[in-house]
Amino acid sequence: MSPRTEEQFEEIRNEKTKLIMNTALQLFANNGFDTTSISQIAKSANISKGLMYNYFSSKEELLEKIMMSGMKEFMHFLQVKDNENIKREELLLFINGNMTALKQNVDYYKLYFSLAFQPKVSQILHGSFMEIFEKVIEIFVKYFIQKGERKPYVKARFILALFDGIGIHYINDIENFPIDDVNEMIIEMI
Amino acid sequence: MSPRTEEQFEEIRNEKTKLIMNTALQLFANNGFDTTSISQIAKSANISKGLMYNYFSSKEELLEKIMMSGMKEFMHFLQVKDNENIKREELLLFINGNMTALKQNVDYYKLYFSLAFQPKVSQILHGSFMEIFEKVIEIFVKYFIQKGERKPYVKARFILALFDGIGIHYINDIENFPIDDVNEMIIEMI
Amino acid sequence: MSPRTEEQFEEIRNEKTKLIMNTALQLFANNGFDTTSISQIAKSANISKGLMYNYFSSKEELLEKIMMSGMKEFMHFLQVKDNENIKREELLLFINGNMTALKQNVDYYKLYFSLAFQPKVSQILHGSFMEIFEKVIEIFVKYFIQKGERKPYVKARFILALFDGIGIHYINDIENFPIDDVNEMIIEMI
Amino acid sequence: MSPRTEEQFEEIRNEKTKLIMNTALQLFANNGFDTTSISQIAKSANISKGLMYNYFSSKEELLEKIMMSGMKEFMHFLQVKDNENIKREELLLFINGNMTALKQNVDYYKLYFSLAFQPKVSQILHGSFMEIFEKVIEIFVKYFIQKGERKPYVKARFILALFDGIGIHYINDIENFPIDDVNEMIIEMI
DNA sequence: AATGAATGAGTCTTCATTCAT
DNA sequence: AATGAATGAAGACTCATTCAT
Repeated sequence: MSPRTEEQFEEIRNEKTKLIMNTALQLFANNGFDTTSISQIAKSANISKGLMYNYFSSKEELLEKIMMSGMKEFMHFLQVKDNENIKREELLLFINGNMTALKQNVDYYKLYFSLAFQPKVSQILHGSFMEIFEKVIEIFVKYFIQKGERKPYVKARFILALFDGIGIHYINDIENFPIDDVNEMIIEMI
Repeated sequence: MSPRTEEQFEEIRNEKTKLIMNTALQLFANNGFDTTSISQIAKSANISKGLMYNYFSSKEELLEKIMMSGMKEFMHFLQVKDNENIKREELLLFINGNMTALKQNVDYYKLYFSLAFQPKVSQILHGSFMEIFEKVIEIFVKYFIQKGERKPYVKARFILALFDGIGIHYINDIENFPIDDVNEMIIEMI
Repeated sequence: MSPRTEEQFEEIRNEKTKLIMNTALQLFANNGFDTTSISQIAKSANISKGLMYNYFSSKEELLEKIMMSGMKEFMHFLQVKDNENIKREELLLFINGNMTALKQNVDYYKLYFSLAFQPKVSQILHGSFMEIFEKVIEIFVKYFIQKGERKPYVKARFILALFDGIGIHYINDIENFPIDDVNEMIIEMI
Repeated sequence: MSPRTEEQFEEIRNEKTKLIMNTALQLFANNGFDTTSISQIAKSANISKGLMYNYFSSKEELLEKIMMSGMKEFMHFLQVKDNENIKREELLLFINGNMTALKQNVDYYKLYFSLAFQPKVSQILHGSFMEIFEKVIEIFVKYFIQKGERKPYVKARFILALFDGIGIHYINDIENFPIDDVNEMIIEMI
């Protein structure tokens, strides 16, 4: 019964933060951001409504934190050693990583896609989205230039659009969407 | 003195209905369904708050009507004469029609994509979406079978995912997205 | 196709007035005053909403007129020739008339009773109620004095309370309430 | 610093529940259910508009809870030990208890009577009303059978109608209605 | 005499957020 | 760190009433 050490407090905070974020992610993803109330999140996470505000200053901040955290993971797959000489394997790694992430974080992607089209909300995230997006585009463009593709920019945008299309269709029809076969098709295109 | 004729009333109703639907479409598309209030729609359309309810029984019905009306237009492009012998030109017409519609009804597509990921709301529309979706899939599958494609179902789903991906990317970046070039790429694939 | 005569207009007005009042009475009685809307009345009576306001200046006035009209009928039964020498038959006539009226105007009595306890509404009618009420009380008191009853005022109020009690119970359970038997019991008491 | 104990919370809840119910009862009774708004209740109870919904899920539930609570009290007076041999004193106790309750809970009875005739609203309560009503009828019928009364069912319904009649008249004219004398008259009849 | 489109105040209800403990 | 009672602004929706025709 000695007072908790600072590390313990820190740990509690970290765990509660994660708990709240995960609970909220699940609810946001499945019921929508606007239609999910703080009360629901609190009840679902077995904490009090007030406590959430100890960790996040607002519902919007909670959303932001969730999205940012998801993006960080996403960035992992995006490793290119030599920006001037992009290897095929690196791209494949990225694509496969992406697909795996999609399969393993369905909730996150649901949220991602639902927010991408709620303009008011997405303003918060627009900056971060764009940053990643441009980086990925750049890599693909360079790669297609290397490969001597006729319209590298068009092809890059084509591929990225395709990624999102696949994400959407997979998420809305997990049972039937032939994601692995489709994935192979993409690889053939590269 | 004498009351308006039935035709006069009907004209008023038709015009107001259109006015409300268009105003709402614009706001829903740009600000989201949940975040757009009836008050905003009313103000935007220069009518009183209550009037909407003379034309639509609820906010949800308004949404439904808007979506249905959009779908009707969409179905236009989907004309196949002989279900067993689908011609390339028919598919091209569908694809081009779609692209044209996308370019001309940006707001409608914004709304369409935003709803596809707000689970609660989309339940209303799920049935109608699915019906169209399955029809389109069927046509593409048959076409790819005719062409002797190795995995016709996979390819069909690939193409449809691609359509949506393109829709999303175009709508979020109208200025830069090379939609016509991308369109050509798709046509090559078919 | 000659223009209508004034009498014809008058007749139309009278018929529409009755139509509206009867329709409203039925709805008020069965669904309550507050929960019945002008729209419902208009639809039920097959007229336009606006027309009602040609005949009654407001929903409240409509109610008032309905109630007043009912009271007029009620007063019919209350005929005493010689105020100082009230005959038994006169009272019986009143009581029987009342019971008959109750049986034949269930809707009116439903409304009457429902309003008697909605204080805000009943303020309008309070004056008229009281007038009738006091007249009846006076008659019964005099009658019981004649009969040498020990507490004539008490007995009078007892009887009147009983009337209303019976009215209520009959109206709420028309099928089962033994109104004729109960009526006999009252007559025995007089 | 530390959160309130469970007991503290419970006490707050109990008191607020009572406060809201009492305030609402008063207003419902005097102004009618439909014509009393949540805003009025809140203002009258010195709480915020939203708070009511922390305690009751809707205006209707509030009404139900108020009525149920009143009925519980009512049932107290209805104690018969031996259902086959009902004693006169037991009935007298019931009648007197009832009269006392009437005198002491004028607002409750006002509400009771006003609801008995607002058909839409009363549907909620109809079940509970009927249950009690049938129980009371049964007891009186049995009692009158024991006493060898000629028409026990008729007499029972007569008495119950009388009760309500008295209730109504007392409540509408507390100052003048000779309730105690009338009470004696009933007792004589039994 | 008659229509029904239009208004806007008012209703019930929800919910992010605050705060005393 | 934690609770949940309390607030009040805002939302969807209703409806008596008005008014141009």
